[in-house]
Amino acid sequence: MSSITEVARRAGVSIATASRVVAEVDYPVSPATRARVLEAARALDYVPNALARGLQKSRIPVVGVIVHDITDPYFSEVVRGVEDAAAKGGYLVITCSSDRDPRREASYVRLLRSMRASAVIFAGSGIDDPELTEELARHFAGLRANGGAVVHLSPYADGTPEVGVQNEDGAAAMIDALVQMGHHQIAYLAAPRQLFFARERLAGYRRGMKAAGLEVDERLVVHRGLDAAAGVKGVDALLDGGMGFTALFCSTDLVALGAMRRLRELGISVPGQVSVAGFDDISFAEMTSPRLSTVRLPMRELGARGFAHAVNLMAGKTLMAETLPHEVVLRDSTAPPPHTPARS
Amino acid sequence: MSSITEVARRAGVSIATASRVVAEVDYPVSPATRARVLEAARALDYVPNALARGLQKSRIPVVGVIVHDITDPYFSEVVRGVEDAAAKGGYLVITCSSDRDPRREASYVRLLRSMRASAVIFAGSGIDDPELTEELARHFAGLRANGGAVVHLSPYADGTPEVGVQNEDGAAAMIDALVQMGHHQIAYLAAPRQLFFARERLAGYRRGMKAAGLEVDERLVVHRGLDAAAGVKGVDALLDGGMGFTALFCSTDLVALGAMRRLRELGISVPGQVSVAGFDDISFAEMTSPRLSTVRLPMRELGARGFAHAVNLMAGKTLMAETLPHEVVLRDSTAPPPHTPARS
DNA sequence: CTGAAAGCGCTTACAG
DNA sequence: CTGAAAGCGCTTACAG
Repeated sequence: MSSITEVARRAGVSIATASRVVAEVDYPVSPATRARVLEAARALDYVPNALARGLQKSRIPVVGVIVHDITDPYFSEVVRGVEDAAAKGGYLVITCSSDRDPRREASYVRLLRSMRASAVIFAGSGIDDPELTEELARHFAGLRANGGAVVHLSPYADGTPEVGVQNEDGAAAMIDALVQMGHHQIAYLAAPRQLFFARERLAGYRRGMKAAGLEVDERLVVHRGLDAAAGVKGVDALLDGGMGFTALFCSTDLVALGAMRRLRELGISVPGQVSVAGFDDISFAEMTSPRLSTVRLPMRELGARGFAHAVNLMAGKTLMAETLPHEVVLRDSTAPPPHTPARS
Repeated sequence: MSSITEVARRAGVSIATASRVVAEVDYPVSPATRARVLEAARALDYVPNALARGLQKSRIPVVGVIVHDITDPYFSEVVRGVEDAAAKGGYLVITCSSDRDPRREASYVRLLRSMRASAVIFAGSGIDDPELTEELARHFAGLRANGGAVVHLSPYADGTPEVGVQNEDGAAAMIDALVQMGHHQIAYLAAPRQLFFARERLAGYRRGMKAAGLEVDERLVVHRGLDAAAGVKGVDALLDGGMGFTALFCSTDLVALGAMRRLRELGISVPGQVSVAGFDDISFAEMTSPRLSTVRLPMRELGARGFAHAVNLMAGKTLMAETLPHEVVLRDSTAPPPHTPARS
């Protein structure tokens, strides 16, 4: 692999001059010299060494994205948003699936720091873990010391995200939509309490119920995980509880898919007996039968805005936090309640 | 951000010695010295500069994965497989969604080369594009010149994948399963011909039909894209064609989901009137209603094996190509055919 | 417009 | 076991 030294030699110029043309810096070089350098670079199949360049700049055009799991559609959409925005600026993106494990997360961020990544974007929700929070704070300081940026797309231990979504408002809005349809007994499949975004969505559920003058029956709020399996377990727990409910609002679409599947297995019709709603609007939400009603979040845009925010931060700008809008999407999994509520 | 120079000074040793302990190289350092260096590193929150290290080694512990689209479950699963295997070795993974655009793909590979990535893994199928093939060949040479590895997980222009899956056998096996159920009129929703893996799956369909003594009616083979929308369009095309068919085999699960959705819209029952089968076994295949029958591919393992292969290649080993097995998974979307075939 | 040279932060023969 | 020094491939004041 040829270096700039060889390009310079072949073009008959100094490496300083060669560097100035191949690096496309804004520095005067005569057209003839430029052409000679370009020709030499082409002939030698010269590809600049980004490590050497990064060593100089103490930063490499790479951004890391910390996600829960890249196979979760919410995160793959966000990553795609980051990727497309990043590609336009010549940045590459590193995906880190932490499985919400504090140790994995810390280890990834450390690796990203060692690579002198330009930015690290936290796509997933923060975890309420003091030790992790403290270690991350150190890494953030280090990253920033090199001119790097740190951006959160979800609430976290130390504060509000730089670019966020309307978790609470979205949840409240869906409850409102359900109430408008005539539902009063609305169960909620909540996510683990340690996750900050889960707290917001739960708060939205409560706020929506309160706004409708409805009392929250705590037995109708069950906390489980965030995947389809959690939806299955959640439905079972709710049914075991023996409480009647005509609608089931789930923390995420994935949970809702699991819940729908379980209800179907049990012979409970959706939305005939129970309406089901999700959150996120992943692409599969409209491929199910019935198609899932949900709260749409602009996931791709979230990623793109997150990257843009990071770039602005690196440029030294002071920025306000921004929040992207939600949209309640009513499809076929929700309908007015039947006369007799579902029972176990 | 402190460098090894500061660590060395604080520990009262040379940078050579400091380097030897923090880099964990196999080189004798007295226990006392080692402890002093480690303590200094800790106190200074020292994080080694991977760029400087990579500049020396002409390679950085990062592997790039070229995918069609990270939001496609097939690819996110493969990437996750790579990620987990890579994390164990201290490697980071860069995701590149090329949308199967030769220009994007070439541009990503060039960036990866400029970063001196240790390996690039092509998760998606090769594209039959001579210009791209030629440019890639140059990049591969460059990558290898630095001791890097190139691994394909799908057939490509220049040959068979280093780690592959049974596209043809899997397709033939599903046809066999369908034939066993009693189907004779089996339509195939094929993928674009430029994609090498698509050719293999189509060949499997033909081989399966032939093995069953069935003639392939070319009007029952329609070529469309690879997403859910292609499934919708494919069903319409087949129905417009007016040919009867009792089973519909699709190039991928995503296509099958779209096809099932369209059939449902048209009031055609699955599997009552038409059986539908997919390929891949993405996690959503069992969340649909009816649950999708499909040919399971070990996607995560494919990613993991791909990474392992790359590591072995970097270690200078000569390796044989390996093929991972498929498994026909029969769920609820397939059943014996009705007496009257579906008609438009 | 062009170039010589220092320096980014490491690793690794080489000498002791 | 320890260290001085060269070198990886660039960028960028600085001088001309």
